[in-house]
Amino acid sequence: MGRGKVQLKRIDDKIRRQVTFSKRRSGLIKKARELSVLCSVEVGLIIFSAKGRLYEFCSGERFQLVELNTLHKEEKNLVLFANLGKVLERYQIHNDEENAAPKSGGGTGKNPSEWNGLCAGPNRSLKTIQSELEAQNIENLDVTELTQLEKQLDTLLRQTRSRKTQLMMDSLTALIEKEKQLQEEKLLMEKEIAELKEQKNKEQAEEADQQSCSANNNNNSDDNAPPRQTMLHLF
Amino acid sequence: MGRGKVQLKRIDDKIRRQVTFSKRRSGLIKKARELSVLCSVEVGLIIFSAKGRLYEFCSGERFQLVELNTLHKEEKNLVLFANLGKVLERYQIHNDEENAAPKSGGGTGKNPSEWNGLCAGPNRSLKTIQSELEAQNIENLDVTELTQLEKQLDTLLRQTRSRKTQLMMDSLTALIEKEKQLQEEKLLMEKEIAELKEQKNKEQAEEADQQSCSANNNNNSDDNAPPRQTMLHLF
DNA sequence: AACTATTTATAAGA
DNA sequence: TTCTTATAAATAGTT
Repeated sequence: MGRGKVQLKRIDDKIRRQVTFSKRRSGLIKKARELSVLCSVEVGLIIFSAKGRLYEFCSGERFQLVELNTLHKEEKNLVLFANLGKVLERYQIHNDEENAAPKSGGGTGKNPSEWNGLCAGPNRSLKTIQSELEAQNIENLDVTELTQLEKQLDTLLRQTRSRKTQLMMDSLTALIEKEKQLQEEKLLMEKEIAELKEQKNKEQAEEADQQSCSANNNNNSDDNAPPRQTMLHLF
Repeated sequence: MGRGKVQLKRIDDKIRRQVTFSKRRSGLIKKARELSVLCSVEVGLIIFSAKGRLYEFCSGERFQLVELNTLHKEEKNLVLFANLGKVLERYQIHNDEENAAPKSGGGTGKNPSEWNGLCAGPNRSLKTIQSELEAQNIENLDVTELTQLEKQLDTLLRQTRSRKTQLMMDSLTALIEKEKQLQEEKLLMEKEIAELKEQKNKEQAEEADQQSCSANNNNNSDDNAPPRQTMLHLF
């Protein structure tokens, strides 16, 4: 859209590239906003310029920028994350649906009832409330109905939060487990290395013995991997 | 760009909204790709449809979707990361620059007092609310006061949640970093072991050569550490 | 899923 | 950078 047709390859001229970046960046952000507003969907857009400058658009609260105080350092890290809590939630839902209805009704029928059983709680509330919100405008509800809705929303909110915490805890647990495992593997490998080196030294010594009694100041044990201790104490 | 002008508000008609979503979504992704290619910049775009379906575009490797297999459970958690490690890096740079050249001399300086001021917020609200709750029974408040209290409580609740999420994210981030590091160390060690074994084999071969031509069926290469593959693909 | 009439985005030029 | 303008692209409404 411009005087000339566009080639889908890196613009070589630095100036032109810079200008195009500036224009298209704002265009992209504008379109992201439009999409999120027009269609009521969540959109997160992150752009890093060549020089590391950040540009972003985040609809709603599902994405956000936060400042993280790392536990093990004094400095603050500015960190971008797609509001992991919320994304986790959403992904969980996404995942459930994926699992429940695999690839265009492929299953010979793992009872949908099972699935319903598992997901009935949160899922139904979600749908109930969604349809409720879509169907009747809140404006049209009387106090009784509103009270009921409020209660439902409160319940759902609790469930959501609990689920979010659970998922994050899951991830943490998994990572901690994995770390332990890696640590163990590392230890084994260190032992193995030590053994190999010892063997090697011994053999060399024998060799030297056999051939002659020449001096053998072969100190290659200095690069023995010192079991590096990581600095994090998270828990 | 179409028959009619577009209003920047949610499209009410469900069908129209759906269609528009479909069209604009692909348009947005296309433009994201173009921007990243034409200008050689990193772009990450995430879209959740109303039904929780995910659409994304990620340039290069700075953003990605990863699957977390939790160790202690069978279920998978799909987790979205804006490739946290890399983003962290990048943000660190961003942050450094920010710190190096702070908002055109905005503050009076590094006064800790400013920082204190920032942190006073949560703390003070907490105390205010606590004393408020202790001193006067809720029963004795009128609607105006209750409204105020409600607002305060709401604020505090938000802060609390945000802080909680932040801390959990902190831990996750740190663990992910650490895991990466361990993984790297492991790789190095594997390489080292491989080298040592090779050396050893070579020497033994030479030795055998020198000593005689007797058969040497010394197959001790069966315990060649098979680079144990961990079952998690976190990255 | 295609088709167009329009609107919108933007490449090049100033 | 910003504005202007000719033109390419995207897309709203329609079929």
